[in-house]
Amino acid sequence: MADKMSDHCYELVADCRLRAATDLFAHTWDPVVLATLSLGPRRRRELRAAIGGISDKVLTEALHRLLANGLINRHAHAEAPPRVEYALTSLGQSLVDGPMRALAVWTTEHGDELLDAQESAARTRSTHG
Amino acid sequence: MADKMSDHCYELVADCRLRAATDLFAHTWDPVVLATLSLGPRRRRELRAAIGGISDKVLTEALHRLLANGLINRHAHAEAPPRVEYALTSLGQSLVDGPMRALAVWTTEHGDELLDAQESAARTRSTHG
DNA sequence: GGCATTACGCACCAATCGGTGCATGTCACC
DNA sequence: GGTGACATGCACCGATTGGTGCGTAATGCC
Repeated sequence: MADKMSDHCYELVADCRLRAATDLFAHTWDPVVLATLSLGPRRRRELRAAIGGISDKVLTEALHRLLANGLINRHAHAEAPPRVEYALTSLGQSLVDGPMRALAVWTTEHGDELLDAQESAARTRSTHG
Repeated sequence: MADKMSDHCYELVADCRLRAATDLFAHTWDPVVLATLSLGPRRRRELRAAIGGISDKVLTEALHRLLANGLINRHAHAEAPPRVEYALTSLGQSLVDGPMRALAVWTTEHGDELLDAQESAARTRSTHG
């Protein structure tokens, strides 16, 4: 869908490449995987453990997407128990250092505000409902 | 600074607050609506026109989510043809000024890189598949 | 009263997303 | 040759997302 969009994108919203970027965050676990990898290269198993609560299949899909976007790379060692390490590429690193850090900072600064707003909105809704 | 980033991410992964933040970008149109509203208050109709290609229902849902998250506010005028204006709250403005701008900057700086990576990944896949 | 405009709700649908469970291939080790 | 750790693949499923179309309430205007 994003493919088809891209043609009209420029017409629709001035800054539509923004959408290409936000798509990188569109999947639940992708940012979490990236954040985890920002701590250093990790193996699949380590990722699962570090993240917790992510299913095996979904992790695989997330890794594939990140690979396809050139945000991470995959290094398979020819060892006894297969060993594969994932690490951020420079592109991935730049995404983490820039936008994700900004998001992290924003969250630490405005997280409470966000939660307050969400709660008060929920309260308003239940009061009026 | 890198340490600070690591700390943030580590905490956020652990706390999942990062997900609370990325969820704000999880829906296709929410960031687009936000970006459009960053240009100034807009009415529903204007939003639809400015964005283009968004369905009526989905716009409504996006607005509801943004309202529920306290990122925008709604001002209904008691006029002849109903008139409702949506505008960014200070929280929404801070999100736009911070993370979204960072994302826009990243996109302008690394957009080509991202596209290259995507294309070469697609090529690799089709070559090997 | 009937019409047009505007905001918005609702029912129905296809596609997608994330989750669970099971199967496969590799290679050290027994 | 069988077993176990590890990285993946695949089939199946329920919930969610976005899209389409239609209905409705409010109100100025003819």
